[in-house]
Amino acid sequence: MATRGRIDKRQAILDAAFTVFARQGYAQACVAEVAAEARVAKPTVYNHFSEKANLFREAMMAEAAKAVAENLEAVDRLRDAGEDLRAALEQVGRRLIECYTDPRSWAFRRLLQAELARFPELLDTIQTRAGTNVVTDALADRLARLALDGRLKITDPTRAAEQFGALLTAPLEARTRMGTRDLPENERNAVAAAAVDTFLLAYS
Amino acid sequence: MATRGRIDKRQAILDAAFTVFARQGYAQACVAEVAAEARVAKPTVYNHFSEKANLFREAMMAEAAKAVAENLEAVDRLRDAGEDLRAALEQVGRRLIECYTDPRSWAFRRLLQAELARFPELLDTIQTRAGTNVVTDALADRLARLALDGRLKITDPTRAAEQFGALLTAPLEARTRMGTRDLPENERNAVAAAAVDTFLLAYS
Amino acid sequence: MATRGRIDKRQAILDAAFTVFARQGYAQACVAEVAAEARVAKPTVYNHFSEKANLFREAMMAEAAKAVAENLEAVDRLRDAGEDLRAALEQVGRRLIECYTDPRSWAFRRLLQAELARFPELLDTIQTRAGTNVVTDALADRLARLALDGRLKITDPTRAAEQFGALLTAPLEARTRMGTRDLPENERNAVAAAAVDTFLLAYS
Amino acid sequence: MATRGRIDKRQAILDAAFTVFARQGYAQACVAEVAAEARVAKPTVYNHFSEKANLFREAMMAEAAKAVAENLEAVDRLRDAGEDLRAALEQVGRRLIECYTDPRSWAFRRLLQAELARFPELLDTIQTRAGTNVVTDALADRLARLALDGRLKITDPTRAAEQFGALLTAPLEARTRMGTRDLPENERNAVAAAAVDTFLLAYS
DNA sequence: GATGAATGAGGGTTCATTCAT
DNA sequence: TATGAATGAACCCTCATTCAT
Repeated sequence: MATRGRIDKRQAILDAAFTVFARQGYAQACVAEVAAEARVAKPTVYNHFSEKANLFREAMMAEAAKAVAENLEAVDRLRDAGEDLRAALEQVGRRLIECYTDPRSWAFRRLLQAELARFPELLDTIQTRAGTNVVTDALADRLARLALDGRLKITDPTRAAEQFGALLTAPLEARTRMGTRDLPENERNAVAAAAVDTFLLAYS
Repeated sequence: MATRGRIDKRQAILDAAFTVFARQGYAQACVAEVAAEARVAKPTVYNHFSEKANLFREAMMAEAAKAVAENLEAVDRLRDAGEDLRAALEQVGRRLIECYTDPRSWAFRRLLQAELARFPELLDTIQTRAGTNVVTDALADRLARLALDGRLKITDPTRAAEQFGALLTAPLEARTRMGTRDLPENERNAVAAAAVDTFLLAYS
Repeated sequence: MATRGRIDKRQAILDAAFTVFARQGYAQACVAEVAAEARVAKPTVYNHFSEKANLFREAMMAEAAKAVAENLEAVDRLRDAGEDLRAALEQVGRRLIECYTDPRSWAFRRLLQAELARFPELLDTIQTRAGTNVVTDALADRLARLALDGRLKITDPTRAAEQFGALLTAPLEARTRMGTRDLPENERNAVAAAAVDTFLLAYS
Repeated sequence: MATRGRIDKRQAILDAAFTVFARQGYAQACVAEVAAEARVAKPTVYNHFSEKANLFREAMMAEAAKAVAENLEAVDRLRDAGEDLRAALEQVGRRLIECYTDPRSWAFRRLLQAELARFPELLDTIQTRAGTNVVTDALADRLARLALDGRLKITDPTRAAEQFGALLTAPLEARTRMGTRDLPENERNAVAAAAVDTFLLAYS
């Protein structure tokens, strides 16, 4: 149908844009390259997004939406943690690490960090107005339920979630050389296990 | 003396360079602006650093050296932890947080992350060949001594150091809106206290 | 009926075109803006006029036709000049000045002058093949009749017409700041009176 | 000397700019062509004039200064009109026509008219704050002196000057096809003679 | 016939870098 | 060594024009 081509093209441009921005950075990326990657003429990019900054914004927002959804889905698995709490936490940890170490995810955070001054709105894609991360927030909810059920000794769920996230992700920075190299699965699992270990020592 | 002026100029350019790169990012920063900030003519910048990439490298390395030194000095305070281990850890934690939340420090990490693909050498400024952070390494050393002294129950000092660092710094990301706003001292102290709390629950 | 809509649309485009060209100049005007002004899609403009240059030509020619007709009508009033020749000349003068100072008239002359090199044909809209202005020509005819009737002492009617026109219009250039501001009626009348004065001193 | 090259280049750019603008019009002219005409790289143009609009302004102002100076010099010849007033007026008329019909002069007026809306300041180059032409003003001064000396019957010198100018220049519009073709000397002289003729009939 | 979408070509402007002094 | 001036290479964006429906 008529509009289908347009929608496809818009999506193709967004995808291409994120790819190129991820590869080159915002300033170094040139719209021509995005257009080429999307198999589209340069003005078509402008017809859809009117300027480079906008293209960046929208590409970043789309990526953020995808990433956040994946993260939330992972966290949601804590909802029906079975008998084995450690196993459940480890599973969530592994999944979160998987999300976090995805190359697109590194790229997203890198770009966000790099261009935050120029695009402050982008922060809203991952951070609530209250100043906490949306994923951490969801995690805090789940941890609170587990505390209510007497399975964890937590008084400040937000803080616990914050720290769980910290233990999971912060060690990845150095181990992946800031996202520039992949981590073998066993090492990823080790990080998850270590995080859960320490978390449970402190909170159970 | 004449040489002194030269050295001063070189230093002025390096300082200006970091300032400008921090403000604009590598690609968006232009050499003319660095020169202006350093009160120097553009070719003078080239006389000293031959090209923009070099200028960036050297400015980043100088900044990294300063930052790492400060961090190491903070960690070193654990060397003669007195009776009160919690207090000592908290003091180190606070100092590390202070270093970490310094605007120049955020800027450094932002630039490093953003330009890592183009300047992989820069990673060596903060990371050992073994793939661990130099500060984490030093911290691991200190924690190992405390374990040897029976004051902490640590089997893997590197992992413990990694996690101590994680608990200290990761929560700052959200709270400072990725470094875009300052944290009041009491909140910084709360983060340090929470980190030490959890750390001691797990490791003592 | 269907055809009528088409004609109306064509006319709407022509009007819009002149308006936009007058406002922006030929090169700075963009077809999209003309289409917008005419409440029509861009390709519709091309369906009717095939290219920008054509659109300009036709818009200018339509405008010229209107303007010349008005001017000729003004001149024609000399046909039955009553007793008072001065009054008749002044009336014609005032009317010609009115035509001349109409904003669309200024715009037309401005565009014509500006784009003459690119559209030399346009000159034919106001100038005879002999190289004289069509309005001047008509005026010369009328002056010749008056001379024949012994009411004016004219040997070269073309020259007289040329000078009458000159005395009427040239002073308007400075007074209207080249057409960028309106002239109050009394000042317009003063110019007409002065022109007729001098004309009659010389030619009667 | 050092600055000489710079000055020469600036001048070369200004000259080239006027040439190109005159040939193409403001919008159609491209900076690259100006640069080429001036045998200079494009950025050099920007180093000197920072943007196209500025380049235009300065080129126009330089041209206006030259043109006005020439015109004033012509008018000044009336200062010591000898016995033969008609001859003196004709000489001035011829010289003014020469200035007026210079191709650069046509181009200047064409550009001024075309871009007046975008560059209103340019009007000040030829028009006084009082709204009269600077050349007409100077001419009015000279005519006033001749009137004082009893050689002309003028009550309003400004009006007389305006009309003298009108009689001289307005007929040239049609005769040169709006400046698109040269006028042979005898025809130019005929216009001057006709203007002076009529002027003297009216004012002496 | 009218339109939404797409494109090729081109122009203004910036910037890293190099001369020449 | 330090600098004023100059430049080649890009890049963002616009626009006349054409498809496809």
